[in-house]
Amino acid sequence: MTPQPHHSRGSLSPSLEHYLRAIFDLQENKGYARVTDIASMLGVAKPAVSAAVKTLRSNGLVSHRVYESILLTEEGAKRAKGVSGKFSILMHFLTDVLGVEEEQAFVDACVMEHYVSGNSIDRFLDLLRFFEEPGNQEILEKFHQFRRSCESVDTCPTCSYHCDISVIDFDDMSKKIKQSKRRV
Amino acid sequence: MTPQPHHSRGSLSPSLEHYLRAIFDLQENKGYARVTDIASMLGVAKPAVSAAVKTLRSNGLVSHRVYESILLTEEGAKRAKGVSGKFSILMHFLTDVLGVEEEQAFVDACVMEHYVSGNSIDRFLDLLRFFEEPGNQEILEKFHQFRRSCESVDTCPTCSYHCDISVIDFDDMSKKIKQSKRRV
DNA sequence: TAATAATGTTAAATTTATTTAACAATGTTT
DNA sequence: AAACATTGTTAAATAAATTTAACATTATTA
Repeated sequence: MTPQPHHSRGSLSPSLEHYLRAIFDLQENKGYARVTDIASMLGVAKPAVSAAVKTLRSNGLVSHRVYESILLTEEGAKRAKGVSGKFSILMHFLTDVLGVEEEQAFVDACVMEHYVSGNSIDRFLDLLRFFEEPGNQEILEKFHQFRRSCESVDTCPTCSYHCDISVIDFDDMSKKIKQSKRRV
Repeated sequence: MTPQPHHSRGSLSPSLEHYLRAIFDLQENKGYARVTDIASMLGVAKPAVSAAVKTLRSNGLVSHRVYESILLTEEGAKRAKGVSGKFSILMHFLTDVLGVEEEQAFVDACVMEHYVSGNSIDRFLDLLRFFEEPGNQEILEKFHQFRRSCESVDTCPTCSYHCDISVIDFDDMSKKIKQSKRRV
């Protein structure tokens, strides 16, 4: 009889976070989330959902009696809302600001929402808002014109970014980070 | 005697891609990459490196005789350069444009480089260049002022983005994507 | 050159996330 | 209510990426 954590303040894996948000969105849009809905939404098999829900349940983020639909707890809803908000910010940024195709933006936002820090998301939001400021829309329009003009030039289908951007030294950076951790 | 693929055009896992780039950076900066260097750079145990190198080798991306240092093949170097370029673009974007702290930017760029599509990276690069255009630096400066003014307002340490950004419907989007796949 | 230190590998175990196959529970239809 | 369809679970297997412990190889040094 090992005591189980009934709610966790710890961080979720990207995968579990994604399940959590799917449940949130289904709950918002149809009022409830069933295993099959989640499975089809995320493109995974049902047992994967069962397993994920079990873990979320043991973390106190959903309540779920077997064979019934899944409900977010207060804590679960709070977290899901956070992820959902990140997604929206990223999606708007990618499509409205950068001009990324909607489908591509969706795929990218769906992974970034789990991997990009809250700090950076805040900055993305700042930039999004900056372009919404009165008078700044024309700057965005100017960028879109610029973008269309260089698009054909620098797009590398092989993802080989041999561009003129100054290279940042990964090795150096990782050392720097380590040192700063040591200081703490 | 199953025939092994001596080089693959397929895609690498984020983890393997990260090893590949670490090897590239070490090779660039010290001329060679040893297991211990890679392990300490990435903060993993040595057997993890051995295993990763073995896989990279079977994919024809590195050449490595046991107990000797690891060399990228031509194909390996090409791929590593691509990842490294993505990293630099992201790093510049996060620090120079968004104004994210260097350490945070490093962490974020290190995951984004593997997860964000080439399409979106191209758009990040466009925006980076837009701000470098003569006359546009002052726009960036204007943004930085704007950013500093709203920073304290919208930063949510709990990552709860209950902001005024219009919510994008994940459920709808995922259906749309599925339909478009069906069309193909 | 023998002992020691550093470096690298193998083996075994663990964790997470997934799949398929089989089964159980629930809902619907005739 | 019985048959069938849908939905959900459990069990077993797999794959990727990791760890620790033990061992092998190579390099250094006393």
